[in-house]
Amino acid sequence: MGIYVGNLNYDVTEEELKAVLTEYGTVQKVHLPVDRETGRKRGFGFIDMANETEEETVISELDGAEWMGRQMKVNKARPRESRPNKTW
DNA sequence: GTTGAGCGTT
Repeated sequence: MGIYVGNLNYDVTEEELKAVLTEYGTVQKVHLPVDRETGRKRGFGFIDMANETEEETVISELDGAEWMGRQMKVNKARPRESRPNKTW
């Protein structure tokens, strides 16, 4: 299980996000997905910490916190299964 | 501006 971070500034990069997260634990992975069809930023990201305890620390410390002019939403990430349905 | 990919029949 990773962490979901929403309401990010669209200019934020993975490195900037990782730098902040590192202050609260060991960041293993940072992912800022872009729209698969348009290639544009989506304004949210996913993070993998070393363990669940660190994830909870990040959530409690950064959820609702203002960063880069935006109030981040930090939560446990959902399983990576659902996606916008396309009519194949 | 709020839940990642790719597969390409899952």
